Amino acid sequence: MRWSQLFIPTLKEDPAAAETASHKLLMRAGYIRPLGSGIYSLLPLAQKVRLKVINIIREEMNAIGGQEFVLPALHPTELWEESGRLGTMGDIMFRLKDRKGAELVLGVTHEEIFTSIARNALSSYRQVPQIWYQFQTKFRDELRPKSGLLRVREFTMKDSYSFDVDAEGLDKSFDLHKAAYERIFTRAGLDFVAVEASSGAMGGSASTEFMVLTDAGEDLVVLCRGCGYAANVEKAVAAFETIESKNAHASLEKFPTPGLKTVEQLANFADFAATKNQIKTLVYAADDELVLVLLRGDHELNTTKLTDFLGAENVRAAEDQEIFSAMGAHAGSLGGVGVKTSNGGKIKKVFLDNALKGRSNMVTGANDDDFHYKGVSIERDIEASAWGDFRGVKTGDMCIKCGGALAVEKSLEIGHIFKLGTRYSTTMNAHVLIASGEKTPIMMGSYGIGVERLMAAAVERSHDKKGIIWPKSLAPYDVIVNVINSAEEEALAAGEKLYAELRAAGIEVLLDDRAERPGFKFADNDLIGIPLRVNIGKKLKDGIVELVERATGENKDVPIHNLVDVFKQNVTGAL
RNA sequence: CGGGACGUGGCGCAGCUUGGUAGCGCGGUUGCUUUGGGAGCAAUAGGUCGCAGGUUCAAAUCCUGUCGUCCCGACCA
Repeated sequence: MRWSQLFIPTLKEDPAAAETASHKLLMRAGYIRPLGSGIYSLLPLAQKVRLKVINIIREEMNAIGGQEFVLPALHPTELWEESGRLGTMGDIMFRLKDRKGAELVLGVTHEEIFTSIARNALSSYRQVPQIWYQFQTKFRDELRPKSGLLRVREFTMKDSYSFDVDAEGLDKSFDLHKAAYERIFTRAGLDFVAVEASSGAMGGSASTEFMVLTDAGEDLVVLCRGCGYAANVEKAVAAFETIESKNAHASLEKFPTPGLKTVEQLANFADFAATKNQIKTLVYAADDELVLVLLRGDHELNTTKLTDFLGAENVRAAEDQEIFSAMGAHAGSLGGVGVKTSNGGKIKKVFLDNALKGRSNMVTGANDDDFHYKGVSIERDIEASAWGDFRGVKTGDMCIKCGGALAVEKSLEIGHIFKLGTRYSTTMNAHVLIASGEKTPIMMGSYGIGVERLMAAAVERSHDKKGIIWPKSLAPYDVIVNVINSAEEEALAAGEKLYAELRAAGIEVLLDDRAERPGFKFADNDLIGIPLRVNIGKKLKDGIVELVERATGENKDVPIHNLVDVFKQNVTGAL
């Protein structure tokens, strides 16, 4: 393609609305334009990158036996009622009515639709395993679209679904996907980590997220450099030091703490109330039922862990009036001592974090404003409904596997694979017959990659002050041939000739034939991020052109007649 | 949904406090010069100041409402 004819509306200045690097650069380099909040048009360069991503994914999906479908984005609401997800996903789904008044939704994902095909067409264990996938537009009414292509309301997802007769089959399909995803992201030139994750609204037993480490991400992952342990904070577990309580048999004693509301204030107030010796008491509403969550004073609750533990749909912090009416005191003086969950109390459950196990002589609120207890012995004084892991891991915590120091880092989710089990096959009645003649629900898995998000993640990870630096496998073109002074007929003719030769050799070339000044063209060339550039300039009279690598800025002189061979090695070889 | 900021030529912004002729840079067009890191000079086109209502002799500017966009949080495959 000739640049003079390609639509690449580059911008000299950063758009006011953009914050993250990928958003700014994709805008400036003429890849995307906004249409509304979380809605973007992909311009020709972006579409070329998108197709490269899609092709890599398609090849790897086909390699594990995936079969490509295209399912509708527009769904009858009934299917979502049937699976029970209209309730859990309801707010994020775009809903509409047709002219007859029938209710429709735009798909946020396609478990229901693939399952509806599977239940009609799969009837015997002999027909599985199956791996079905598609590239389809997903619509999500996100609470807050942000960061350009990173969180949008309409985007392309590769979603695939596996159908097996038993857990072993599912494990195999899951592992095939995991390996395929690793190949996909590696081929896409991305540094990524695979982490254990929460299954959330998808349901199911296990899931792995593929994360790119970047501050532009919204997730936190816990990493152990020692042993490679990696998990989303929503799932990560850390070891905790055992604390031997001094004076373990101290008796319960109420004492005044006027005006002391926080763990820190209390710790400063008295030596025996060090944060590690306090019990933090939180009141949460789980599907509108009040529960108490008790953690060590220096620990913090991870609400996803609590939600997953409870299997609840909606978990939120209780409001001030709810707290006072249930506990008889305000936040700051709350505690679990004496809280009864039986006989009609407003608190239905008391959950204790594992880090409190065996602790005694602790300090906690007395459920009487401006009073606390000391000498609290957990097992003796607090009625536990259940113990669990509720605390959020922090940098510096100990790895449960090797004891090494854990690091918590921001990251961006580019892929997520789930073992769904029979969550959908049971509710939607998708069964096969096994050898014995009995019906068994199909074991399903679901696997997703956000295509445009992957593009944006690549930019987040690979750019400099001058612009984008695409990995070779994603770049819209392999090389730019820049005719520095396109007014010189010889130079232009040499550029045209090289352009034709390179294309004939199967190399994707962008010929910068614009009648612009050199500096302007160099800046534009750098901005759009093509990995290699050939400058046809002053040395042409000696038969020499310059080959410049975008990432490093390194350049070397090459005889123009050798160039096609050099490219066959450098470019084709690297693809 | 809570908090904050912002809507003025294609892009980035000033003007608003103190009401009266709408301005700058980039970009566009034309001409001349220039040609290895976002050129110079000259000329020129382009704006219902988000929208609606109100106050006023007069509103980009003051008031009310509304829509939109971005950021933080809640939240979220």
